[in-house]
Amino acid sequence: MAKLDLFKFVPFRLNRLGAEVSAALSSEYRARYGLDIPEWRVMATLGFRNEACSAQYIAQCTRTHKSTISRAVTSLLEHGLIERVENADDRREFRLRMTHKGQALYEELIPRLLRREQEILSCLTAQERKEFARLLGKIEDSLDLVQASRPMSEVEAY
Amino acid sequence: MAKLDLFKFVPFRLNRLGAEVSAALSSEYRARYGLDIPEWRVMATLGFRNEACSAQYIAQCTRTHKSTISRAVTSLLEHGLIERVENADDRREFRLRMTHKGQALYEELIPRLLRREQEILSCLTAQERKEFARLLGKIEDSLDLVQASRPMSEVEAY
DNA sequence: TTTAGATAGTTGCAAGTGAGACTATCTCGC
DNA sequence: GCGAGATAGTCTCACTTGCAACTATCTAAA
Repeated sequence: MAKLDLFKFVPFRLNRLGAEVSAALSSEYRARYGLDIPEWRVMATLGFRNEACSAQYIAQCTRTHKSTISRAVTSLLEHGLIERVENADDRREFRLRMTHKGQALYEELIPRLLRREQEILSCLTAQERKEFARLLGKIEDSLDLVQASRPMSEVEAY
Repeated sequence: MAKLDLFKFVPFRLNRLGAEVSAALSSEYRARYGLDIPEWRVMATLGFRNEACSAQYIAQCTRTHKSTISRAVTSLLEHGLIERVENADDRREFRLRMTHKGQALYEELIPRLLRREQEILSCLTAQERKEFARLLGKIEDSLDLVQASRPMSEVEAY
C-alpha cells in the first residue's frame, strides 16, 4: 500500500516552514509598526528599488494579487508612509514611492528583520546557509519564480 | 542606508515557495477529488498512521488550527471518506479513521502527489535533494517544528 | 463528593483574500 | 481618427480562516 509521510513530504514542509517563519517575522512589523504582510511587501519593494514603482510591478514582484496590493497601497497612503505620483505618459497607472516618514520606518525596521532572519538561520553554518540559498534558488528557477528577481526593465516595458 | 532585497530574503522566499508549491499540489486533490488543503491534511495524517487519531492530534501534527480541522472533519464525514468512533475512555473526544471509500481515494491520490513532489524536486540532483531535506530539517528543529514528526505517543498521553 | 480548572470539539463572528466585474485609459490595426 | 482589445487600478462578493466563546466532559484537590 502506497504511503506518504506528511513530515517527509517536501511540499508540506515548505508550506509549514514558510507559514512559521512568516508568523515569526510579522510580529516584528505588525505589533511594532502596524504593518500587515502585504503592506510590508509594498514597503520592501519600494525600499529596495530606488525609482518609484507601479502597483502592478509590486504585485508581480511579490507574487501577490493586485487587489491585495491595491488595499495595502490605500492603507499606506492613509498612514502617510507612501505617496503617489501621477504618470503623465500613462494616466492609468501611478508611480509609488516612500515618504520621509515611510523611509524612516523602513530604516528602523530593516535591521530588525535582517537580525531575525539571521536568528532563524543561525542553526546552519555559513556554508550550509549558502548551500540552502543555492538550492532554494534552483527550485525557484525551475518553478519560474525568478521573474521576480529580474530587474524591473525585464519584467515590464518600463 | 540599510537595504533588504526581498528576493534574497529567506523568510520571503520560503513563504513564496511554500505557497507556490502548495498551489501546484492542491490542484491535484482539489479539482480531482474535491479536497481542500485542511481536508487533505486530515486524510494524510490518518493514512500514514494506522491507528485512529483524534482531531486534536491531527491539529497538532499538521500545525493547523483546531477549528479548521473540525470543519475539515465535518466535511469528510459528510462525504463518507472518514468515520468517527466514540472513545469510551474519554467521551469528549472521537477517534477518526478512514472508511473504505476514503482509503480508496487515498491509495489513488498518494502516487500522484509523490510524482508531483518528484517533479518539483527534479531540478536537484539526488545528492542535492538529500542535502536540501537535511537543511530543512535543521531549520525545522531549531524552530521546534519537530514535535509534528514525533510518534503520537510522545505528543500526547496516548 | 463537590467544585475549580483543564481539555475536546463546535460554532459565531470578524478580518483578510482571490476572483472577477468594472472604469478609465492606452494601443494597434484599419 | 475610430473601434477592438489590452492594461492599471478599484471595488464587490463569496469564501476561508483564526479567535474566542461555548458545551460537554474529564481530572484533581479540598
